[in-house]
Amino acid sequence: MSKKQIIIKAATRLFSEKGFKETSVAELSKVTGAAEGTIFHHFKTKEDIFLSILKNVKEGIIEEFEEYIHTRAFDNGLDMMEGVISFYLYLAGRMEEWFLLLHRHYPYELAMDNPVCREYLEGIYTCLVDIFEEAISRGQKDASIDNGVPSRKTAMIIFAMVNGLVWFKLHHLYEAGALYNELIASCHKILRESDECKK
Amino acid sequence: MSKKQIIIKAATRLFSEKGFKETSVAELSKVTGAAEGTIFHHFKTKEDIFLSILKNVKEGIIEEFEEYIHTRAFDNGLDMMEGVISFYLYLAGRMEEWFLLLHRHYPYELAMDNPVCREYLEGIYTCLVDIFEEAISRGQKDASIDNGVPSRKTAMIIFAMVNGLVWFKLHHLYEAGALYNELIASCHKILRESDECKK
DNA sequence: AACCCAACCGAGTACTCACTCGGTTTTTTT
DNA sequence: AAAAAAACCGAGTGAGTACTCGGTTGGGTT
Repeated sequence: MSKKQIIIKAATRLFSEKGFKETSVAELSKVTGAAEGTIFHHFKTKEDIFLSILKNVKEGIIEEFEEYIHTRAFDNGLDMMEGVISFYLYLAGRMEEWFLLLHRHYPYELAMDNPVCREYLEGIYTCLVDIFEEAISRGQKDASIDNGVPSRKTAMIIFAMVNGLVWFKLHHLYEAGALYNELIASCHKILRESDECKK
Repeated sequence: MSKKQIIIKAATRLFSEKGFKETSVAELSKVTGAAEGTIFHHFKTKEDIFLSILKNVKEGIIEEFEEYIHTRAFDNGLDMMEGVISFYLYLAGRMEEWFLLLHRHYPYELAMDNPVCREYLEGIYTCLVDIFEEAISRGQKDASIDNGVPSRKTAMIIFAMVNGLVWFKLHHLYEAGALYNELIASCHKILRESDECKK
């Protein structure tokens, strides 16, 4: 592994665990064994390190989801929604660093006056909500999901719900896993036909 | 207003808008007109300022909710749930500073080795989830909410959903207000009888 | 009028910060 | 093997950082 990759890897861990501002270049130098001069040889500024990491996070999340969706065969749209929610929770556990980074304030503050950062963040969230919406649309075609629900807005609501649970987990308030069954049940209720009994 | 209160007020704004670490005592001194010596006369450390603010936030949120609940007369438990959700969104807009503070990482990191901070945070979330749960319990007694849903866990799910939407709003990703109708509709679906048609 | 004490001041302190620069080592190219 | 380029080093810099300390002010009590 090249020194640049070592720096990226260590910075990913430190930025997500301690925060961007709370991590000094001196510490980064210490844990990587790279001199400060070396760090600034590979990256123009400390902010530049962060943007490299965010790029990795964006590409990593999108890649993971695309692989998951194209590998798994879903019975129908509702099944896909359940799978996608499960995978989001699973990924938030396996790649905790990525999600810790995304649940900090720094990226969103940087995004306010850095178009590259904003593009990465929007890329991540647009992709995720798109996937949730696609599951709903598929479900509406194959009749596993109520045609009455607005697909985009409902996708956002469900994403907010899942993401909110991940937030609780990352902040050590509740264990998201303990609510998994209720989460899936709630999701089913939101998406099912409201008047299916009339048939 | 005493100088101490001026400091608290300015620090609340700065800590929520810029962050704790990103706000220097020098800046706080500048915007309040108080000398740095004065700030450290009233507060032992910078962290001490933050704890004073968090105390205010906790007491403020709990007070606001208690007043709302005891003032409004709800038709039934489901109506109460709708009211509480609306009030949470309303308060997150009116007292944006409080919620920005609570949606940063700093409080939760401080809570890891500061029992006072942890107590404040737990106090806030316990109180809020308690209120959500109480609405569900009331609804299950007056038959406006399905008896089959587990009250505590469902309260957490709905709270995660609402809080997740507030998070999106605070991070300038989506406007929570635009999803208000879908939020209430989804909540109704989660709480209503799942087999009402069989009656 | 003498005293008191909390409120207030701001220059000073020891330290950390991101970043630079001149030079050395290692790798690649010719 | 010589030359060019890239990777790497670490002491140094100047601008912050939280916090201290010796001293001044001003309203209230005796």
